[in-house]
Amino acid sequence: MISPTAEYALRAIVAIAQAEGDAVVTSTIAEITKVPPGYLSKVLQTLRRAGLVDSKRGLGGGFTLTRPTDQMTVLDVVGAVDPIKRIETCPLRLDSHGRELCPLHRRLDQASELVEQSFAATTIADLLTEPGPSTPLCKSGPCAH
Amino acid sequence: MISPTAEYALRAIVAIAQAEGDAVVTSTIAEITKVPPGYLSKVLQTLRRAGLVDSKRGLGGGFTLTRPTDQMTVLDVVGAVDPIKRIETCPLRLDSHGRELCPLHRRLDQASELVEQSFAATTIADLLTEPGPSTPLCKSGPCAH
DNA sequence: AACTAATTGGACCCAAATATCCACTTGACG
DNA sequence: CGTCAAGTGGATATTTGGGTCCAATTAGTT
Repeated sequence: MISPTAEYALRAIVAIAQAEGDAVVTSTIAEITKVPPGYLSKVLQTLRRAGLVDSKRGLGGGFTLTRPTDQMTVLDVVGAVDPIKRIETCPLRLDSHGRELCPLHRRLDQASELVEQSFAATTIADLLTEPGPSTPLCKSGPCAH
Repeated sequence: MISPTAEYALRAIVAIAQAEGDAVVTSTIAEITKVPPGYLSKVLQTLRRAGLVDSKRGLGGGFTLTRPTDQMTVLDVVGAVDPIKRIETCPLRLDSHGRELCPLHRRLDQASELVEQSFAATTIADLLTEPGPSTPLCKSGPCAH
């Protein structure tokens, strides 16, 4: 459904969010999220360039969110690393179709639209506060690991 | 959203369906669908093993559907070549989670579920009969290419 | 100023998906 | 029964995404 990279990005954002403002270091995020540290570093770079996180180098550095969690959606995060591709023109390049999609591609694009809407409707804050047997990534709460 | 291979499979099924029972040869399907012939051949093999199409060798051979188009869904086709992966257990392998997903993964799985339902609700017949400015793949109808 | 913690960016590697090619088999038809 | 159209399956590229590694830079601390 979404790429491993997009999942990693979401996990990382959630991990940073859980620190509630404190800067979190890459190695810590890697531990919490179980993402390969080297690769996580690349993902965090992408998130920074997209303006979702801030980074500070040197001792006491790390990553922080640039916005409150209720103003950052799952779609923002996914879109930063691996945008959902909507079908806008006929993939078969039949120019006769113009802007209109054939029924097949119209349906496929509707599926993308559904996902997009679902992701846009969910904020990071929603993930943190949602009731349930465990908190995201199992960092704290009733889930002891 | 779906892999190129899954799209190819759908295009191929539609192309075969449009022949209304006549066997269609790989090279013809390749032309209509604009799929690389060699690769299409592999995809058709997969569809045959999944029981969605029949093949006949030799002169006059080709591919036919094994079921009426209103008894074959988009999900059937996608599932044959590239099944939609549902999230059933915690991807971080935190056994403490048991069968329960954390809020993040619950949301992600809901997105998969949406797509699955959407695909399951659409038959190949739906694609062929749906009104619109062009027929699927632009094989015939008001669309002249 | 030296030291150390931390991000940054580039080069490189690996595996899986995508795509190509070809030798082989099958089957219809003369 | 020979020939040719057509699917089958294996070997082999090619591409891309995921992942590793390391030298360079930045910045806080003593």
